[in-house]
Order: sequence, then C-alpha cells, then structure tokens
Amino acid sequence: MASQKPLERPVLAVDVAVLRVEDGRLWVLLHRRREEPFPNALALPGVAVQVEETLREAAARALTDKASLARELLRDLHLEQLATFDALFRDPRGRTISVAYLGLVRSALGLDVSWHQVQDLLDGSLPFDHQQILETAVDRLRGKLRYTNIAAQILPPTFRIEQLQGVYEAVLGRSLNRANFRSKLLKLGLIEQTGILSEAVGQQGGRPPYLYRFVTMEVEAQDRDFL
Amino acid sequence: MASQKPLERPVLAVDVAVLRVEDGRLWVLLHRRREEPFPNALALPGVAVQVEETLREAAARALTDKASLARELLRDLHLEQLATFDALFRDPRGRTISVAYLGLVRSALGLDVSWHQVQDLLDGSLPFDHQQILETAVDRLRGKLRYTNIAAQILPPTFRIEQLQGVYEAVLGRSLNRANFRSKLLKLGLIEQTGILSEAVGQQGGRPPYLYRFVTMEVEAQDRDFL
DNA sequence: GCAAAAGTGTTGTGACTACACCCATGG
DNA sequence: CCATGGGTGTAGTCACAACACTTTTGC
Repeated sequence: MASQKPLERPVLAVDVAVLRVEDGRLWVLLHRRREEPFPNALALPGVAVQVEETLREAAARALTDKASLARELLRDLHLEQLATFDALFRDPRGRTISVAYLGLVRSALGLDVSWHQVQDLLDGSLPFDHQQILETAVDRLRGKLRYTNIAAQILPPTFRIEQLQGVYEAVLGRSLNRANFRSKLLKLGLIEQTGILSEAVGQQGGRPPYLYRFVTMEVEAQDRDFL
Repeated sequence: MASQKPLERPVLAVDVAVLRVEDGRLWVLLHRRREEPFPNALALPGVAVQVEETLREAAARALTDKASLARELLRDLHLEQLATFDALFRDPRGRTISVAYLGLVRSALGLDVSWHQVQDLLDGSLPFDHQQILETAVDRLRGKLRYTNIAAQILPPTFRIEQLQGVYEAVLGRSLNRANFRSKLLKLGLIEQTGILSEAVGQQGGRPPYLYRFVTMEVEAQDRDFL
C-alpha cells in the first residue's frame, strides 16, 4: 500500500507554546500525550500541517484538538511565529520539521486546561525538542517586552500599573523599580490613565490605584535609533 | 502510479536571500528561473527540502544548485533562519511552505553570480512572495546591525572604520555622523584597532587610516536593560 | 494617627548629538 | 602649504537609576 512506503519529503508540523502570567510566575499550556512516542508525557500541543490550512490555523487547531481549548477562546489568543526547528532526529517517528508558535492569553481567561510553571520545565523533562521551543518562546516574549507593547496581549483591557509591573517582573525574572517603571512606560506613550479608580479587591488599606490601558492594542515596535 | 496522486501534506522548501554590500549599496543574489512557473524571471534561489538534510543544508544546496555558487565559498557564508512563509497560494504549483534564510557574504569574495540592487527590486517585480522575503531579510539585517556585530559577516577580517560606516549607511539607508559612529562602536567594545595602517589604495591625499577588527567574530547580541 | 499602597519630585550619572578642532599624508 | 581624509575633544541635552517625599485610603 502507498501508506507503507517511506515518504520522500519531511513532514511539516506546528508546535505551540502558549504562555500566561499569573501569581508572579510564568505558565505554559501542556497536554498529556496518549500515543507513541512518549506516551503519558507532558508536551506542547502540536499537529501535522494539512494542505488547505495556514500555519496559524494549524497552530489554533493544535490547541483545540490536543489541548481542548474552546474555539471561542481563540479570538482572545495572540499567536506569533517563533522559528522552525529542523534537527534530523527531533522526532523518533521520522523526519519532521516543526514551525514553533508563541501564544499569549490574558490571565482573566478561565481555561480548563493544564498549566505548568515554566521554571519547573527547564530541566530536560519535556519530550522532543520542546524545551528548546519553550526557551525560544520565553526569550521572544522577554525581548518583545522591552521594545513593544506585547504585554497588552497578556493583561485585560484595563489594569493597575502594579499588575503590569508584575508581568514584566515575572517574564524578565527580576524586580524593577516602581517609580521608574511607571514614568518610563508613561513617557514612552505606551500606556495612559483611564481616570477610573480600581476597585480595591484584596487591598489591605492604601490609596486606590487608577486603572490604565495600552494606547494601542496591536503589537507595535518602538523605534530605536542608531546614531 | 503513486507519484500521480495529490499529496496530502504541504511541500516544504527553503528560499535564500544572500545579501552583500558594495559601492554603498545593498545587493542580493538572484538566479534566472528556467522552469515553470515564472520562466525567465529573476528569483531567490530555493529548493524543496529533502528528508535527510537540515534546512541549513538545503539552503546551501539551493545556492550551489540554483545559483552556481562554488561549494568552497559556503564556508565564508553566514546563514541564518528568517521566518517561514505559508500563504496558501504563494506557489501556483501547489501548497508549498517555505523557510526563508538570510545569507551574508564578504565583499571581498569575487562570486561569479548574478547580483542585483535591492532598491530596484521593491517594486513588485520578483515572483512568488520573494519581495516579502527580501524585505524580511533586509529588516533583519537592519535590526541586527543595531545590537549585534553581524557586520563582521559582511566585512573582511580587518577594515577601515569608514568601510564599516559605509556598510551601516548602505543597510540603514541614511548617513551617520562620522565622529559619533567611531566613538560609539569603540566604546561598545565591538571593534578594536589593529595598529596596522591601511594601504592607501585609491586615496587622494589624507592621513592613512588604521585598520580595525571586530573583537569577536561570532554574531553576538549586546545586552540591553529595561530598568 | 498609623500603616499601606499609589503617585510625584529630585539629583547625580552616563549616553547621545552636533560641532569644532587637530593630525598626518600626497601632491 | 594646502587639500583631503583620519582622528579627538567638548558642551548641551536627554534618558535613566536611586531614592526621598507626598497623597489617599482602611483600620
């Protein structure tokens, strides 16, 4: 039968690292594999790309099919291409080249899926080259925080500056100066005050903070000059 | 026969944009197509990826097979992955997804191949989505000039600072301040003086310049802090 | 009033821009 | 000695880090 013959071309797949910030930590969406290879292992959702779909559509399909992500939640999902991984033996089933995607979701989403701390996964426990993909995803997010408004894809439409700083600190992995963080992001024109005071939810005394919003919601780079 | 049956998976290809700086302009390596589609058109070299090769090897093969680049010159070639292009109808022959690569060669190489000014190609004359790939390549090079020593892949091992500034100006597309360019690159620790005076080749009088070299030859990012 | 958290102001340091000036060589 | 191009110094401006201070709330 034709299906038994070895393929002459590599198989093309997508793997998605969906990241989320909560409780000052960075989390990634994993699913538990059911088939060979690596049955029962936690892995990034991924599928083989079909002829009639784009890579982005394949990435979305990986999330709904493999990670049981509800289709409605895809609208709130930021997806961007990371890189293409092509090590010869990255998949024991045969030559598979995978386009990795970075996904971002807002903390407000109550996804009924399996989240895991990124920090705990950098010890070689992930199958395939998924640790490398995850590291690439975190690096990309870290880099884009510095010169774009990509944090808008992580936070709700309005937020407290402390929340925003928490996202930066969780992703960059270090603490930032409160006063300077505020003035820098405001002076860059990245965020603006809404004039609305935040409902002090778990607040134990203290002045209630204003809510802020990103000036633009599309991810945009800030220009930097070289001389 | 099996070969007549429509494939159920996309074909994976690589396309390479090899850039070069000379005479203050940016040039790209193209080859003239012989087959359908777009026969006789100038296009970026590209091939379908084979099962037993990496993407990088496929990119190198595209340059030797399609653009007649001598194998020996591959050692001096910087190749880095750009992005993967997946528009549904980017190739009229059928679903083809292409991993684009950026190549850089030193001006000193006397390649017997077909170079074309990048500036003249941004008018929709390239076939497929090759203009988009070319623009991505130039953007990547432009960006990396600002925070890495990638210019080391374009220049010979030692060079005059004016040469280096010429590379920056050609790629960035604007003129830079001579004094500040010098002091910035030196203070960054990117380049250092060799102590050797340049042979004043086409010089019409004037103090002979020192030769400089990059401190490290591997492409390395300069760290930037965010607060 | 006091603690807690938000928000503002200040000051020293270092980087960047623009520009003027000095140096060394060929003709 | 002068034109030409390489190389150096400086002053104003701006961004940034560190830190102190003020404001507004709950208790």
